Amino acid sequence: MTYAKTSAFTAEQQYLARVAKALAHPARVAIIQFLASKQTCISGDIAAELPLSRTTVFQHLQELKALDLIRGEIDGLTVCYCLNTELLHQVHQQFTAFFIEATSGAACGPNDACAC
Amino acid sequence: MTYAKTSAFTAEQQYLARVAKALAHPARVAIIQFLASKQTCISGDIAAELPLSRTTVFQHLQELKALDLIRGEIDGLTVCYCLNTELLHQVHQQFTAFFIEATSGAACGPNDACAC
DNA sequence: GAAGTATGTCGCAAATATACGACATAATAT
DNA sequence: ATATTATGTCGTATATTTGCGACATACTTC
Repeated sequence: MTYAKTSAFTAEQQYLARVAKALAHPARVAIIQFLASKQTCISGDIAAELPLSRTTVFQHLQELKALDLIRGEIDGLTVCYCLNTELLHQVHQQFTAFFIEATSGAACGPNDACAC
Repeated sequence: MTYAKTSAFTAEQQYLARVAKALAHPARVAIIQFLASKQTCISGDIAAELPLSRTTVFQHLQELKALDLIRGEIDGLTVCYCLNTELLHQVHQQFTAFFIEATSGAACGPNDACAC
């Protein structure tokens, strides 16, 4: 058995993993759902909704912003955090393509050596 | 501003985050795609496809198995790793519901105080 | 049973993520 | 100007993830 190691990870695999990582914490999932339910938000309000300190929530917001999944604009004393719905839609399509690829592929069948 | 902190994270938020974490590494994305392209697989072969050691690949496989996204059965000298297509399909639906919630929700519009 | 081959486990090192208090900055209002 | 309120940054402690070498186990074959 030769060790080919021909392929590193593709850009698609890396991007999908990056987005998945952004969703890999319940606080960030909750933040996105919270933003989806509001129009104008400020970081402090979000922290009030979560069992986390304001600093930690801010950190999670930064992670989502780093991927451009959400956007924030300083507006005087408050900041408007909004969802980037266009990007979220694109990401949704990428996830769908991945899951379709994963689920449509033939699993082990009765004709195979194994039977899982 | 009162600190309500009424809601912790829901079970749905936690499960979504857990699955997202499972996909939050390009190696695990690649493993799922690789399994989707084959019927019968052994851990050694998977390691040969990735720029990682066999031990590390095994570790990633264990993480995917912990969530039951993949299954493995010892069959003599080799192990058959297979995708759990039913669960992957369910997970796909959950992700879709999340993304639809996130994208259909109204973003900041021209009538709002902010303009992002 | 000894050799070969393949998967599974352990322990450790390095990197990253998580969480938060304390402090900095900026704008408004009095 | 200064008090208030709100967001942003820093440093740090802890936990988790990632990666791998070395060793253990199990089955086949000779």
